[in-house]
Amino acid sequence: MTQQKTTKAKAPSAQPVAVDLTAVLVAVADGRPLVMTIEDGWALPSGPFAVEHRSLQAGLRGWVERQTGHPLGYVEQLYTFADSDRRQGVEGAQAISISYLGLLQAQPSIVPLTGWRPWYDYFPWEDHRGGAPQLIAKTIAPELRRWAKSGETGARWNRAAIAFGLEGRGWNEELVLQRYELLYEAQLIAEAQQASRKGAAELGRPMIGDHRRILATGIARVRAKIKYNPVVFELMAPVFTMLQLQRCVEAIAGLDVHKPNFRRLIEQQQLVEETGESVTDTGGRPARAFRFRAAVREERAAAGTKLPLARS
Amino acid sequence: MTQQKTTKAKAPSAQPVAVDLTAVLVAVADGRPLVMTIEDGWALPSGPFAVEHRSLQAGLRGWVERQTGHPLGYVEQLYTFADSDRRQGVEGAQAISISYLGLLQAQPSIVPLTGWRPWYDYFPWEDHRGGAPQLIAKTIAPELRRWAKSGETGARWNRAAIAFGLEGRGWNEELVLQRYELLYEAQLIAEAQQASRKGAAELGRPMIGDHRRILATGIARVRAKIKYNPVVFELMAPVFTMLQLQRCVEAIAGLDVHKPNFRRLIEQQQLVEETGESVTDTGGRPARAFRFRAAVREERAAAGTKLPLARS
DNA sequence: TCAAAAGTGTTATCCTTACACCCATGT
DNA sequence: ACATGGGTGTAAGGATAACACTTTTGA
Repeated sequence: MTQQKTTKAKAPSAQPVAVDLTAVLVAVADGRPLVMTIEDGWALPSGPFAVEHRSLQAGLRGWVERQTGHPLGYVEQLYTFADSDRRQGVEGAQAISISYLGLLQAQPSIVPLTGWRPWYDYFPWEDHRGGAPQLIAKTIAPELRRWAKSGETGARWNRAAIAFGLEGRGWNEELVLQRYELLYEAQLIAEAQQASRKGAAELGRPMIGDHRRILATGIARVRAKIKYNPVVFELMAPVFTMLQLQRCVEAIAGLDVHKPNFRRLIEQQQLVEETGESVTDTGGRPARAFRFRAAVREERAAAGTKLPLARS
Repeated sequence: MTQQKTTKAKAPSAQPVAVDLTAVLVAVADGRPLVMTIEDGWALPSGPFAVEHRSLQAGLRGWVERQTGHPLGYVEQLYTFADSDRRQGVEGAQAISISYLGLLQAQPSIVPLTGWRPWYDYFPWEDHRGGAPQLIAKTIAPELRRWAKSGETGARWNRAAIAFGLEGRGWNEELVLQRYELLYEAQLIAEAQQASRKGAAELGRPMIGDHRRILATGIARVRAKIKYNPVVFELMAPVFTMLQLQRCVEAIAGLDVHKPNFRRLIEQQQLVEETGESVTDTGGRPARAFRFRAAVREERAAAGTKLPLARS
């Protein structure tokens, strides 16, 4: 960067660089969060940023809808990674990658299609429904402890304990990226290992380049958003039961939710309205059907303040 | 974007594009939020993305510290704008701009220096300390009403009312970008007007290109962050009084805060500790001096869940 | 009849908000 | 004395979390 004080024209950008777009497309089918992949699960869909894209978002949206046949409900930019941020290729060529998060509504046809894969295949330690996975206590914690002992012990172990909720600290489902980074730093993850170093390859399915890191960023973002923003509904069919909604939230958060309180939370916020019908094939008592109250999408802007304001 | 199923090598990115970095640098000096500008206040500091930057963040950090002589406390990526997202130049050349937010500690030397300017010069409608600015009722609301009447009246007026807290809706200080976009869409802002169209140029100082839009993004981000993340401290001198801290938060949020409750909020969260000294030149009773509890920076990861979890 | 899921009620607890009030210093 | 800012107490209200319990279906 150079400071420019006298001329108003911008200094010309030095070397042109290669730019591509990478998408984290998420859908939930009967309680399983899925992510769209290509290359037989080895990569996220991506491609060069081309002139014909009138805007990044529009380009992505069109592309996804052509490829999958499903409407893309919600799109937001995730992050822009530069080569050395990505810790890979030092092959001289500059490259940056702009990543997007997209949410799709559940459709019966979505599952068998091309590349939809459960995201917990890539992050098995992230699914805490039914309790923390044994993987953490059996493999991750010991490996991280060993790594911590090999340098700056205190700081390293402290980070590990916070990220993975060790030593009685609670599990924080939003720290997806921090956990991945930590495992990467400790060389416990395939992507971090030169050629085929020893063990620990059981820590999730790897992806090419930094795609798993991008996926981690996406998961973290959805998990955060779902709590203060009614984005869940972008993942639901137009009509649903409370339990279906709950299962969807649980799938995303990787946590079990308390049923009675969940219902009240949703109803009290007036996020849904009854359709009047009921659904009988639930395995128990028939459930009332709900739909999302469209008005909410705008109103919700009026959300939380969290500061102790003066007067009124 | 093209789908690639058979080869594992990435398709080469088509046309290389020009990439540059733009920074929103923020500091607060005695109750005034400042932003670093160049070109006599017409632009945010920016420059080409160059090879020598080992990473985007590191590059930015080094550059800022050389230019300003102050340490850059906190850096985060804001957004990546593409040309047509930016609604400007259709001159054939692709260009994208990666923007960053940086927070600097208040220093006595910071104000007179090169390009620090009050950010409310650019967004006069955003400062609600001491009540909503008259500008909104006198100019903005009428103009927006006129604009709404010229097409899709209901939807337009609804958006306007939400964004600016009209018709008894509360003011939401986080909607900085939405408000700017709205004024832009309604052509009430200099940047949106071809050549010199008629009136309404009083709506804040303009900037070149989409820099004011980037600044709006930055302000929105700080305002959101300040409420669930102890970033305020990145803006404070190492030792401060409670009122100074409060004034800083008020400056950023553009809102008045309730003093007794603010103190309790801070203390109860154990964000600060007493230094033991007291400050006498406050104009009233001497105030106790505080410093930020460093440990918090890590612990804070343990933040909010907001979902009704099952068991424990 | 029992399992599975749908729902309702109620309480303890915590956090937020608002109001009222006293303390210490300089002019 | 009084203005200015520093600082404490407390009670009402709402949101959350935890527990116990009833209802309705299908196998």
